[in-house]
Amino acid sequence: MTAARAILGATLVREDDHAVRIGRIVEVEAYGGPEDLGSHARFGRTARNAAMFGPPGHAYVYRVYGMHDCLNVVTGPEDVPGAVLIRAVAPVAGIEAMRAARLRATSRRRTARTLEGMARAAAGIARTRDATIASGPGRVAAAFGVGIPDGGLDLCRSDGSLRLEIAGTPDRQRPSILSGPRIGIDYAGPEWSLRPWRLWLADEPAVSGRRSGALPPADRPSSTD
DNA sequence: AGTTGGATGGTCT
DNA sequence: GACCATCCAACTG
Repeated sequence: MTAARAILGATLVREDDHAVRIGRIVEVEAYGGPEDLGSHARFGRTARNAAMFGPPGHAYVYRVYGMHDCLNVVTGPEDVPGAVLIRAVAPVAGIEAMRAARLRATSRRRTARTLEGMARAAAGIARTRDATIASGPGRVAAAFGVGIPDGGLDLCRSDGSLRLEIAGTPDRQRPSILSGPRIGIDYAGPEWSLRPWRLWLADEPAVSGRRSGALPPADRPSSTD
């Protein structure tokens, strides 16, 4: 949770030959080790989640529902699995590159392989407001061109194409943080699915999911870092 | 504003 | 063989 609070408000950058995409991370979820029944680490180390057991600050990228990739930042020390899922990003620069990347990702779906399907996909992306172009974990990865091959990348390298910049925002300038249950892990049972390990910044239109019933996160650091 | 169903494939028991 | 850390469009009210 400490790591999640540090990553919330941080800057995500994708820089390549064509463009620079910059966004502010406005929503995250914390995932723990084998004890956390909502975490991919609940089965121990597997081929998919190996990056979660790696060094902190590196990327863990997985695919859900067969089509959406999701970007996580590994948090624990080596061999201690933990990750923070980046659920939403507010665009700061490179919005057109984000739209183009969203469209690229969408057009890979089978429904978009007909002319009509493709046209619908393009219209949908075009209609999306700037603020919500990366609202949701699948959209974050799509907008920043993140895929499975990016898994294991060191996000803290200042010369990396994909990087995380946790610039020190003075505390008194930090906007208020709210928290609530993590999304989409009901299978883990109430003990784990109801823990308020989803954090977001107040008054950010890019935040996905429910905002009602939100509370400031507990001050006391919990067992999961 | 809220609900529903389809797309889609890797991962784990 | 069942289950997903999702998204989108097309419906209902």
